Amino acid sequence: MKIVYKKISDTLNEALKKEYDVSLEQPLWEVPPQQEFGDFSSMVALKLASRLKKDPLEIASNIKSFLEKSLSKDVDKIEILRPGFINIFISRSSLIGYLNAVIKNEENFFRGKEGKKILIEFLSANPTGPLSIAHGRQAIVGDVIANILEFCGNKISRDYYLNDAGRQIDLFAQSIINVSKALEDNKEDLSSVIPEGGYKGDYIKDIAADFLSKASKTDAKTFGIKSMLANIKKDLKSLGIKKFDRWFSQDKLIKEGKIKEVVDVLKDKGLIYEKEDAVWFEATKFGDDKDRVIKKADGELTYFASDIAYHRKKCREGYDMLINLWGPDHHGYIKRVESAIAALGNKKEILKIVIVQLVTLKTKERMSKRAGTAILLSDLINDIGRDAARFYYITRKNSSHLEFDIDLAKKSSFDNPLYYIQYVCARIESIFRKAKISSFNSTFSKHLRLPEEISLLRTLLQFSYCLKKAECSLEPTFIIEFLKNLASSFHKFYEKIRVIDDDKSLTAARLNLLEAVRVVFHCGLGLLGITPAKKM
RNA sequence: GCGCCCGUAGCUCAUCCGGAUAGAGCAUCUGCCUUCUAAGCAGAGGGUAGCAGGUUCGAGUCCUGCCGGGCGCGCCA
Repeated sequence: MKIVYKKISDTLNEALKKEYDVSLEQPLWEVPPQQEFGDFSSMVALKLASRLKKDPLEIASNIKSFLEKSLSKDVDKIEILRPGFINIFISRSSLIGYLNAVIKNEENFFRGKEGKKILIEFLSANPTGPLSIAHGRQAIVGDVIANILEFCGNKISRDYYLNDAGRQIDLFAQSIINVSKALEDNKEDLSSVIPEGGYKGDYIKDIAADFLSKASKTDAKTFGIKSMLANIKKDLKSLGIKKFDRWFSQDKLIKEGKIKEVVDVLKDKGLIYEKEDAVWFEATKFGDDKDRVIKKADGELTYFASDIAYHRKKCREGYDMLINLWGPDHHGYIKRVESAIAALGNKKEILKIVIVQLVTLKTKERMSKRAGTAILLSDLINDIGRDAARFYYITRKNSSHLEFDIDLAKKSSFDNPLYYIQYVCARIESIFRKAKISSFNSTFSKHLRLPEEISLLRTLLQFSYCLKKAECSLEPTFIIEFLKNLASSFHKFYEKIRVIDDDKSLTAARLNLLEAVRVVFHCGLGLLGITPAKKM
């Protein structure tokens, strides 16, 4: 059975093609704000009206008659409202057909078949310190976006770009060396030995002590990175992040000569020049604001140079889309990378950069990794737990600031909307236990007819639209918005209607409905990486 | 100075690449547990969407200017 949104939008597209020989980019329809406007509402007539300079009502009625013919089995009525809305009401029998399909196929009912090959690079925190709560947002948003795209039928690879070369790493290594020497000499004041701009957190002392005890097997740099990575991986595990498919080493990229290679490619294209003893890339030719240095006057390559090589490699691996998650401090860097991609002969559009906005604490204290004052991600997880942390991180859109009130999250987790959602799962499981249900029989679904029942059914089927929206916008928070909405619909149903009734077939019908609700919650929470509650 | 993000109820935020009466939660107030979990439901109060213009059938949403807040602007990574 075709997913609901797919059928509607295909038919709409067909109508437009036949009647007006146009195809509009999405969205062709939306879920209206209120159910009295139907299940789907299309504004194509309004949009076409200004383009074709025709009366929107006339266009609407043309499309309406086409839809009525093509969707006659699925639709109760199609209504045209004021300026030119076309409102589509799915028939009860069709809704029940979808319900039975959900029970039969479970979450596969909602699974997509997009079939794109997508690389998503996210988090990529420098291995010079433990993860902070700001990193947590990058990690969770990236993880959930990957889950959603995967569920929509795409092939996803997850990259972690490892900055294991350059000045920051050298400073990190030097900090370890100096502290370990000081430890050996039994110096009291360790912070005085840290080099200018070096790393000061307590973890440096731990690594240094560890380094001393296993001395001389390897150098401080390798040892430090290895220790930090183990630490990062531990945090990721406790956050429930699936493994990255690749840890892409910048150092290896340099040592394999990939940077020299890409510079030569750009040189052949005549996009490289020398000025003031440095080597420059003509980024301005591809839309950047200034040309950019790729080799400094001291002969060292810049970070950007490695990044060009990294993106070249990604482009050559045959992906349909490259997604990068960056912090807001990188927004100025977007044009730079885009220009490099274009210069290498790729389409700029292949790269989608998602800027994940700041995480700020309610306290005014500034977070800084180098000073060691950042609130650690591991502390947060210990305080509020994995599920609450994951949920909190995606309650805002990517582009919105997230204000993290740790005290509130700690003490009043009962106020968290997560529990409103989890409560649905717990209530359903409780009813299933009481009803001693072992299987579902779809022949009973036809007994559903009360407004609360049908309303709940309508809402849960909109999950397919929610998934589409989250996929197109790369905004995981839409899943939460939807689940909150569905939870509200469920709780209303629960208050009004007793599932376990004297009428056996009515009970069976309502259990079917609950099973579909359960499938949607398990699917949605699964994408968010949150475990549904059995009891509360 | 230039660039990006933000300004919506007392607080935290929604409002879907311009749509229908701007909605939730928290807080305040009023009802609802002998029946599947009251971490819930029903209801009330609370709004000049920072300000001023513009674009059109229609603007919280797009454009311009101003005010206020945050962040970024290296031959750092």
